[in-house]
Amino acid sequence: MTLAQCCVPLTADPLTAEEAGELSRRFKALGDPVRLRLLSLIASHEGGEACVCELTVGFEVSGPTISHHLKVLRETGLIEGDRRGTWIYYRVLPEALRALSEALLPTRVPA
Amino acid sequence: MTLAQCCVPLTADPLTAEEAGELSRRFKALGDPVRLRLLSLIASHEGGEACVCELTVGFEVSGPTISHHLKVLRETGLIEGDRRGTWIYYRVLPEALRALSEALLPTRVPA
DNA sequence: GACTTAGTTTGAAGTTCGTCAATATAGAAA
DNA sequence: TTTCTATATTGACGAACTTCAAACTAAGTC
Repeated sequence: MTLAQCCVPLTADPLTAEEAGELSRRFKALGDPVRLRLLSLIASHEGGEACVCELTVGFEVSGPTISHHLKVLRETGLIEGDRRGTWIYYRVLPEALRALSEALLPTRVPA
Repeated sequence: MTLAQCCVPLTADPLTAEEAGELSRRFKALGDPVRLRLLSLIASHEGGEACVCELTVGFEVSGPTISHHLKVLRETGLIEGDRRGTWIYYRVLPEALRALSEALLPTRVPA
């Protein structure tokens, strides 16, 4: 299911079971403190991308754990990564964040 | 930790461990399809509120499970409920949704 | 080739989560 | 006060999640 199909405003009409399934998958990916910090680190990093080696420092968890969380974020469509030589660089997919943000926006009450 | 303290934009600066902890607590609450549908049903219901009896119908899960999920949403500060006679009515706290929505917004890139 | 560094995958341990049946509580009505 | 309806709580169980150590892969260097 695409972003557009699942990320309808939450507050306008009741979500279908399918919409809720897709949307909750993405919120669940944001529902872990390590993943949220990783996402934030990547998004706020100069150039909009960060190498895994820059993400590993300053975290209390092991390398494999970082790797696991990056995979979750990747498979949820929130980030993407590509290898350049020895290093792998990750960046946020801004459209995904925007879609989630809009799903939460209150529908304007008619004046 | 208050909404204002935790719901800073994700993409501007790296979240602190504390900020990420609070923010992820709220996203985790949205990370279940049943909870997301409940939230959506309440938010989109006429009058902005819904009685539990209106939420129970049309769900494949048991009453206690609905009750459990409403409690999670309540304890996360996303909804509130009050009893009126026999029934308990829940409504969404719009400020909470707005804060989460803003946390996901991309920071504007300087032109 | 052998060695090193960056990152991922695998497998297992411990924990948290979602669910339900059974039980409990709160209020209305008889 | 007994009974009925609406909702919540408790306790249990299986599934899913987070984490790490160990093993693996991919690229660069000697």
